[in-house]
Amino acid sequence: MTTIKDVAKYAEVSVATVSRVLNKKGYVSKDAEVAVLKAIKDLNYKPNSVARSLYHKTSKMIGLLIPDISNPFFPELARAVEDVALTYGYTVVICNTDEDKRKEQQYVDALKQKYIDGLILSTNQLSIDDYKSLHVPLVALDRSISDSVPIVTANNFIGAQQATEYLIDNGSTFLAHLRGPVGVKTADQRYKGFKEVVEKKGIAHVVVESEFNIHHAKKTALDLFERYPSIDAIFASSDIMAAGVMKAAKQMGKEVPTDVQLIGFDGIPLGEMLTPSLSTVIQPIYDMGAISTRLLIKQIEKQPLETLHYELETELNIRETTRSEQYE
Amino acid sequence: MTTIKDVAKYAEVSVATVSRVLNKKGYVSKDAEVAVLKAIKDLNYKPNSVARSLYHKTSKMIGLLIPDISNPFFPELARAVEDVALTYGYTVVICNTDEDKRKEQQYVDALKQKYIDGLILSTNQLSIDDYKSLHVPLVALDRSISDSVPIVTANNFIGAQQATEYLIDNGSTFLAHLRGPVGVKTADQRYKGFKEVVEKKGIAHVVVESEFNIHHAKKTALDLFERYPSIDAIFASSDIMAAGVMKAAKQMGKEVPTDVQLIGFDGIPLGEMLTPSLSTVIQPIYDMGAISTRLLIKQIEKQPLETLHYELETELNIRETTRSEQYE
DNA sequence: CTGAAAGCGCTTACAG
DNA sequence: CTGAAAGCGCTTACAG
Repeated sequence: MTTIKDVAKYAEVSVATVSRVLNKKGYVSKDAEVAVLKAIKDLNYKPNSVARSLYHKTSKMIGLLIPDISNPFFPELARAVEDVALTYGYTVVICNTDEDKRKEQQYVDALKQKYIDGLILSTNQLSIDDYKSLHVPLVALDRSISDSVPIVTANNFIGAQQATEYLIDNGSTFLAHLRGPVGVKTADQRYKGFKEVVEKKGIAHVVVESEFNIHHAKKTALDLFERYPSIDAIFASSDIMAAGVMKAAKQMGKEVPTDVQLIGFDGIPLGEMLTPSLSTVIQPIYDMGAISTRLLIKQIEKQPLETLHYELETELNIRETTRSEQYE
Repeated sequence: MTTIKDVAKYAEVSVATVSRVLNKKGYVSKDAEVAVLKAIKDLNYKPNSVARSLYHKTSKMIGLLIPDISNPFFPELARAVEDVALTYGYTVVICNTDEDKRKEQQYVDALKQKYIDGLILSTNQLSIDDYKSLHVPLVALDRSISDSVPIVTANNFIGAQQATEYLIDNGSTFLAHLRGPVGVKTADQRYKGFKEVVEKKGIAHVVVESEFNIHHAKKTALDLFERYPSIDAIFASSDIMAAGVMKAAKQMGKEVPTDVQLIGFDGIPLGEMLTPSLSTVIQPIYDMGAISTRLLIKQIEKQPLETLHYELETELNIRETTRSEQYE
């Protein structure tokens, strides 16, 4: 590889001068600049980032800690992070933590040793102090870490309200909510949104808890249909759960949306692939990733943040698992 | 951050000695070793990887070049790469190239400057020389780059044969194949497998080309059903295409699998989420990623490779979009 | 067995 | 405006 020394020799100047034109810093005569630029071009010189890192104690790399990239919520998020990072000249290191404390610590240590410039956290098994020990900017994505860490989420509460209202406005009178695990913030918010609407409107309802996977959701829905055959609408806390509900409905001989209306949550590509395609509350996943990354880079570059909590709006996307009596 | 100097001072030895115990290299007296180990522990010292990188011209990082992580084929692959990398102490930098030459070049340059140790290529817009200019080991994943680069693929040809045979053995007499774009190696192989079986058995068939996305597949299938209403089985070149076929079938009032049997290809999680769940040819995606990574690390660590072409077996996974007359 | 020194490729005060 | 020198944190011949 050609180094700054080679360039200096070729341009007949010192390495300091080469460095100056490289960084557009300090005085350089026109002649010297031209010679250096020519040398850089002729030798196809690219400055070595590792050497730069060592001096500056930065790396132009950011870390993305997520539970598992193969969970369909995360690819689009990761994609957004990577896109924005690339725009600003950053590279992203991806870390699947499986919500495992030990793995997370291992990553945090490794990243620290590499002078990572910042961290996006979609997982939080460690304490805030562990993250802070990195002494780099942080952003929490769809998780709350601490009041001092900027956070980006969707408005789960309002999204759930919209879905619930839609089901009721379309004539359903006995709603069920498949909620996610208690204690998971997003699941709690969606539950609250559902609850508030059915209670305010005095609509019969039942809430059951499920894990965020298709098998458990199917089982839970099967049980639900068994116990309450007259349920005529289900609001599921995720699209994957909704896919499970569809399987259960089919098995019980219930037609969606004729017998039971169904709305999911997330807006992952899966929804569109299902038949009938899934009505759902879309979270702006890409935007959430993109905004998080911009927030992180702003901090890295010492720019002021306007606010510490970005709450993005969801959008109710009506596809084929709901009836559309409103428009008939 | 505490450095090797701090450790040396604390242990009352030179930095050279600390380095020796760190790397278990060269002679160190028992006394010195004990003192250093204690210092490391007391100070919670972690050697700085950037400084090491600069000296060794390696980084303990590998690059993963893929078209787009939000394409559902890649998350599991990326997950496997990351898992294996972590085991061997490597970190992975993820690069979405969108099959765009310029972006790929941008990444290759950035990775070179970071002393990346190796590259896994699931995309190949550049010429082999561009990749070789990195002077690091390479592995091609599901793409062929050059004869000199080890390659990992699934046996698309045999997988396609198995699917086709199954459809015929289950009583279908007029098969259609939704093939992927001509020129895409995997699509070509699947097509060849299909073709060989139908021709050998003298079965009526029709082949149409589609893109690897649901909308185009649906449109193509709709058109196909229109032109050939008696088609009673479809082999789709990907699971996503198969999801499109299911939508088309529904729209045309055809029941799957009663009227039309359907088999996809890939084995992505989507298949299981569909109702009825999709029969498909499973590629061992995780294994492909894991093996690629091991191959890469073997090369990085200068170990000999047994073979340059790993072709993994596919597995026919019969779920609900096929009939099972064989067992009746 | 151990330490002083040079070097990895860069950057930036400092002196001129 | 420019170059020599020190330093980022480590590793490894070299001399002792």
